[in-house]
Amino acid sequence: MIEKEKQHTIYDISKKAGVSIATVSRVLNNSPKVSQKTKERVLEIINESGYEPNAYARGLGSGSMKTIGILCADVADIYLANAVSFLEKNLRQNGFNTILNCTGDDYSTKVQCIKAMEGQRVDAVILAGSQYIESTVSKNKYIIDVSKRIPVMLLNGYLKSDNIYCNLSDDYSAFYDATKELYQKGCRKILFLYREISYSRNLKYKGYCEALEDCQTEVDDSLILRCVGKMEQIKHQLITYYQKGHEFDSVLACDDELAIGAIKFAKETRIRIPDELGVIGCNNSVLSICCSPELSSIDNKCEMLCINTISSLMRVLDGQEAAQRTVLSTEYIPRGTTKM
Amino acid sequence: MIEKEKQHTIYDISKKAGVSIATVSRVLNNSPKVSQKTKERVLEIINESGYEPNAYARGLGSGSMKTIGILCADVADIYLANAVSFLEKNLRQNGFNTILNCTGDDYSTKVQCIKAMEGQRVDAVILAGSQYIESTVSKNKYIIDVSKRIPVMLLNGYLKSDNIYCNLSDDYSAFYDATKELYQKGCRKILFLYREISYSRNLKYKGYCEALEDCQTEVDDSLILRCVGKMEQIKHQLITYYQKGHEFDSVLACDDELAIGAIKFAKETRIRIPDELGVIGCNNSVLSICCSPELSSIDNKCEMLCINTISSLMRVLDGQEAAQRTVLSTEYIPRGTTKM
DNA sequence: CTGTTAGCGCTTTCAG
DNA sequence: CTGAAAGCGCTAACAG
Repeated sequence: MIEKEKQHTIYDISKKAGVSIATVSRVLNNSPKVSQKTKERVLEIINESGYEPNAYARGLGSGSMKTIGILCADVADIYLANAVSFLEKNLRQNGFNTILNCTGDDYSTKVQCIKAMEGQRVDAVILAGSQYIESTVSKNKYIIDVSKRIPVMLLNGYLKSDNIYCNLSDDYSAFYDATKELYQKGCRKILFLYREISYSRNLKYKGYCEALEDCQTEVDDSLILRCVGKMEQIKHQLITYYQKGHEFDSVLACDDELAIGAIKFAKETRIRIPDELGVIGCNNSVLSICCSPELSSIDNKCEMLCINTISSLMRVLDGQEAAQRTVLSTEYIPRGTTKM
Repeated sequence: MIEKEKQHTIYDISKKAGVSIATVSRVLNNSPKVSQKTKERVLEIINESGYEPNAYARGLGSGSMKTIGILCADVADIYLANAVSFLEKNLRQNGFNTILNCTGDDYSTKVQCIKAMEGQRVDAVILAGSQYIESTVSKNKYIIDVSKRIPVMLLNGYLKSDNIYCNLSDDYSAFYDATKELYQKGCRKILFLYREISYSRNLKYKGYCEALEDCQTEVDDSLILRCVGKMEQIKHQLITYYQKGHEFDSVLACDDELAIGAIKFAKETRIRIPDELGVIGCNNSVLSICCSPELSSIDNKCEMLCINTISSLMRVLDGQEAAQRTVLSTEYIPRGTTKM
C-alpha cells in the first residue's frame, strides 16, 4: 500500500503558528476579531501546508454541513442533466455542496434515498422532476415527513405543505397553447403521447383536453397513447398503432424523444412532415435540433426554473419568506415539424 | 418560521431503549456482540422514531465518510451525464454517496473544486472525462497532490502515478479503425473535427494520423479543424470552411454533436450523405439516432468503463491491488452516414 | 484580540 | 454481552 499523507488538522496549524485552535478557527471563518498580523501568519501557514478544514467536523460544530441533496430519477435524462448542472453550479456559487442521488422511478428507492439524505444531514433536499409526487396523499407522506426537518424544494412538482417550495413550468398552458396551435393549422386528430403518469403529465393532458374542448372538439380516448422505451421502440409502437387503423394528423408529445419517435414513424411510413403530420415535442432539448426536419418544441425554461429554485432555497435557509409555489411560463419554439 | 422537528440522536435512542449509546452504536453497525433481545428492542425503537444516524458524526469517529467525489466538466454534456448516472448508481449500491461538482473547463476552478473535495473528506475522487489531464507536468500537480491522500480514479484520462487509477476507452484504435474504414470506402480527404485539445483528443488524432500513414497518405494539416459551439455554429463554421475552397469527402468527428454539425452542413450545401460525404461521429449517443440519416458512430462503452472504475475503486479502498491503467476496446457502429 | 473549554453525534477501545 | 470514556476536528460561548 502507498503511504498516505495524513490530512492536517486545525491543531497542526495552531501549533505551527503558535496560536490556539480558536484563533485558527477564527481566521478560517474570517472573524473580524483577529489582528491583521496573526491572521496573516496563520493564513500563510495554512496555504503552505495545504490544510483544508474538515467539512464534517465543521458541520458537527456549526449544525450545518452546507450541503444540499439533489434527487432525480436519472441524470442520464437530458432534461434532468441540464437541471442538475444548473442547480449544482448555482449551489456551489452560494457555498453549498451537492450530494446527488439518481433514484430511478421505484417508490421504495426514492423513499430510501431521501431518508439517507437526512442521514447526511443535508441542509435541504431538491426533488428534480415530476416523478416524486405520487397520486395518493398517503404515498406522498415520505416527502411531508422530510419537510418537517428540512426544507424541500420541488422542481416541476407540486405538493402543498409547510416547508415545501415548488417551482414549476406552466405545463398546462404550454399544452393548451400547443394544442390550439395545431388546431389552428388545421389538425383535428391530435395524438397525445406520454410515458408514465406524473404530476406534469397530468397538467399537460389537462391543457390538451381543455384546448380541444374550447375548440368544440371532443377528446378521443383512442388518441391518448402511452409509450415506453427508446426512440426506436416508440417508432414501432406508432407503426403498430397506425397499422391497426388509427388515424391522426398530428402528434403532441410530452417529451422530445417521443416526438422524434413520431418523426421516425412518419419517415418509415412515408408520411410527410409537416404537411400530413404535424409534430410538437416538449423540453426544447438538443434532440429537437438534431432531427430533420427540426422539431417544434416547448421550451420550459429549465435554467430559469433552477435559478428560481436556488434563490428560493437561499431565502428559506436564511430564515426569510419564500413563495410556496411559483409557476413559470413556457415558450413555444416553432420549427420544421409544424406548418408555418 | 415553521417549527422544525429536531433530528433524533443516538442518545435519544439509548435513553428510550434503556441501554448505553455504545450498544445502540453496535446494533447500528450490526456488531455480532449484542444479544438478540436487546438488538431487537433497539431496532424497534429506531424504526418507530425514524432515527437516522448522522453520517458525518459517524465519519468523524470512523475516519470514513463513505462518500466519493465526482468531478466532471458539465453533467449537461450527454456523455458525462451517462457516466455520472452509471457511477452514482453503482457507488450507492456499494454503500457510497456521491458529491458532484461540475467544474467547467477553467483550470483554477478544477483545482479549487478538487481541493474542496478534500475538505469534504471524500474517500476518493473520480475525475470523469479527459478534461482533467493538462498538457504539462507541473499543471497536473494538482491531481498528484490529492492522490497523496486519497485514491484518484480517472475516467478517460491517464496520468501515471501512485494511487491514481485510470480507465480509458481505446480512442487511439477507435480512430485508427474509423479512419481506415473511411479510406476503404474510398474517402481520401478526411476532415478531422475536434473541440479543444485534451488527452483523449490527442489519442484520436494520433489514431487518425497513423491510419493515414499506413494507407500511404500524408496528413494534410488543413484537414484538421477545431470547432467551437453548438450544432448550428458548427454547421456555419463548416460552410465557411467549405466556401474558402477546402475540399473533403468525409468527416471524422471527436463527438457526435460535431458530426451532426457536419450533417447539417451537408444538408444546407446539398451534398449527399453518404455518397458525397461520409460522416463518423463518436460516443454513440442518442444524438446519433436522432438525425437522418442516422449517424455512424463509435461506441466507447461508457457503462463498462464506469463499472470497471467502480470495481477498481472498491478494491483500492479495500486495500487490494488494482490495475493502474486499463484500456477498453470500442465498437464501431455503422449507420446511414457511411457507405455500406 | 486571544485562549480555554464544552459540546456536536458517533465509533471504538478498555474494563467489567 | 454491555457500559464508560476517550477521541474525531471543529465551532462557539465564556473568560481573560
